[in-house]
Amino acid sequence: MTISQKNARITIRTVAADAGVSVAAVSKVLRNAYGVSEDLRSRVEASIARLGYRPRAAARAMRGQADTIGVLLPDIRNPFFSDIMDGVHAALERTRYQSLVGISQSAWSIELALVDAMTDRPMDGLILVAPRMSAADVTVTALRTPTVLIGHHEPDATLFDTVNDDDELGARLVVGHLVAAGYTDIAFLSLAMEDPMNLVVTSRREIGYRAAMVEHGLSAHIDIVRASGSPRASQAAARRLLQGRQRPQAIFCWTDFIALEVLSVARELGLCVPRDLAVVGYDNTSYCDLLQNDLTSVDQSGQVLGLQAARLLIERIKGRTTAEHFLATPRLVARGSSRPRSPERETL
Amino acid sequence: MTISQKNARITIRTVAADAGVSVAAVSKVLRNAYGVSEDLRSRVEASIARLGYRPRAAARAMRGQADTIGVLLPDIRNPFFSDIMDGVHAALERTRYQSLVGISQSAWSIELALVDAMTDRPMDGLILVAPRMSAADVTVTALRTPTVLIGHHEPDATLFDTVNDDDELGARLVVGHLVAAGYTDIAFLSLAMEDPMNLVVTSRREIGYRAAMVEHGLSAHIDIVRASGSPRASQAAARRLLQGRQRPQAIFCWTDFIALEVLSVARELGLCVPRDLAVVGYDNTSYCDLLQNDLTSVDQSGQVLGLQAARLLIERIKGRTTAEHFLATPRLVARGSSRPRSPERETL
DNA sequence: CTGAAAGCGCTTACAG
DNA sequence: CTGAAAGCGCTTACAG
Repeated sequence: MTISQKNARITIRTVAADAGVSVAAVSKVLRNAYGVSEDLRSRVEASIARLGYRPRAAARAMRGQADTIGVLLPDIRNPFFSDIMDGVHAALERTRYQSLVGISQSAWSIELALVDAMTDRPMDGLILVAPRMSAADVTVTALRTPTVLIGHHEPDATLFDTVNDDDELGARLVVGHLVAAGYTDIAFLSLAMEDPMNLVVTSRREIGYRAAMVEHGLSAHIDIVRASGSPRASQAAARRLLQGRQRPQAIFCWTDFIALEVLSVARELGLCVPRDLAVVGYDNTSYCDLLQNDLTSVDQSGQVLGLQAARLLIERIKGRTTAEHFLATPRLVARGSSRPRSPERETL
Repeated sequence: MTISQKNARITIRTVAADAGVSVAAVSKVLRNAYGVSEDLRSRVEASIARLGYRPRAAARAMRGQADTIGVLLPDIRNPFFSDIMDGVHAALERTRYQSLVGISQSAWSIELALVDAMTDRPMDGLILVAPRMSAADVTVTALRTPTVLIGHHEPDATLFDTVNDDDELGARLVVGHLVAAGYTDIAFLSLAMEDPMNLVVTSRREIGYRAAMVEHGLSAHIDIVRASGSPRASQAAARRLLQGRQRPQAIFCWTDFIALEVLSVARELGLCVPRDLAVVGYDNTSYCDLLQNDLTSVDQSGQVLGLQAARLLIERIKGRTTAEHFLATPRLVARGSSRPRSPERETL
């Protein structure tokens, strides 16, 4: 950060005058364009340093380059999105791009307004994380600005890239793990989406859950409950599940964030985890490691997703027009919340 | 969101031609400036709607109005910052301003780069949350752009506004609460800051803690440990405290985020909370309510802080030049992690 | 290698 | 009430 006076705004003109060259020359030095002599370059660089000149992104944006990529996050309460941002930051570190984040608070209307606002800023490209908007709106956005979606399965999309975890496999891993640990009555606390499009999107995990249950001969135990993902809704759904006549032995939760609420409700009801109830989350966020949670989860490496998304986006900005669809392989991380059942002890 | 073709960019010119008026007229309608007839206005509005025209913020920014305020967040892992953003969003809801967030990941160098980048975008104003940068850098920033700081005590500042919680009082509340509950040996797990300036800033809570301990005749028990706030550092500090020869009865933690790590370490060491160790956090984030944490905390209402900051910033953008310094009153929220000691039971 | 000039999409005095 | 023109701070062909 360098000092500049408030009154006399320092522009490319000031620098040009100071260095005794043309405005165009300064611009070239700024952009490392060729066709500048060493002498001119060093003079200009000296002036820039002396004056503390900084190019205005807005003016550049008018000529096509905003040097900014926008990231749309549904909320920042869920720490999984921090992991994604870590990946984005890592990918952008040595580039000219800055990332600016818009937070939609999981509200469909805010999301639309935010995407429009970002498009209008403008941004060179957009990373939309788990968007709620319709396929049509995504299309409109992608037509205007290079776009990469995270957490939106649409492998046939041609207008934008997608970066996903193999959610079907993730759900299968969970069921397989729980079955191996001796649990058979496994419920799935899934996410209720506002938008019809996303029903298709999000059901990947439900598909995996169903398929795995069937394959393990547990189709009679299939039980999918959907809630909005807010703490209140998650708690209510957990209570319904746990106070019902047929309390499940295990609950597979849409996210860690929801699983933490389930753990809380279990404790409230006097249930001991995992003896009375096994709980599994999704995302393997840092909260899983805390021993008061000790939560088994599926690692879908938000960092890798964020990193890939940013890389793909830069490629798109640089001109790639064919779509890329990246699919990461999830990994189950077993912890105390799903320890194997010991039938002998159970009768004590 | 409205549809627009990729090829033919729709600008204010397109609209003017379509409506059969001048570019200036369209601009006036856009900005609700006076001096436009009803007839002209409705014609222009019809064209805007028909064409799906959206003004470019970058072009506007070049004339002074970016309609954007930047929020600098140190990290998004700590849910307290979500609360702040909720407040900012609430304040901005009915205004023309959009908020765009930069995440510094608590790194001093990233923070500087980000603030510069935001200033260059440019933004109409900046909200800096718990900045790590030096006083000099804050000054430079505030000279360039209207600025409000959250979590930076500097009541004499004239160039920018500040919004704070009364941190000294907050710490006093904690000590008072713990003493009333029967705890006397109370350690403070505080934050180690990189920058010398912030030592002054952050020590408010340490001042409050010290003063309250002295007032309660507990000066012999004063014990301040500082760690960087990362999960790893917090855990290490907690281990040192809890495995030392003189294990404290209670630990007051800089944030909930850190307190959660302390709870985890306590469990790892086989300590029962609050019987063997009381824990108190700060921020009263949503995690406190989870029964596996059941964490007593100080509510400094991030929402209120965010709301105030955004309001003050808008006033500044509109021309206020005198500084305002807002101080919120914290509130202690008692939960299970600091339940009163029962001396009789202790001997069992 | 270097620079004058046009233009990106708006807003803002200023005439009419 | 309405519009022509200058200008915000850059970049980009295009001459020289």
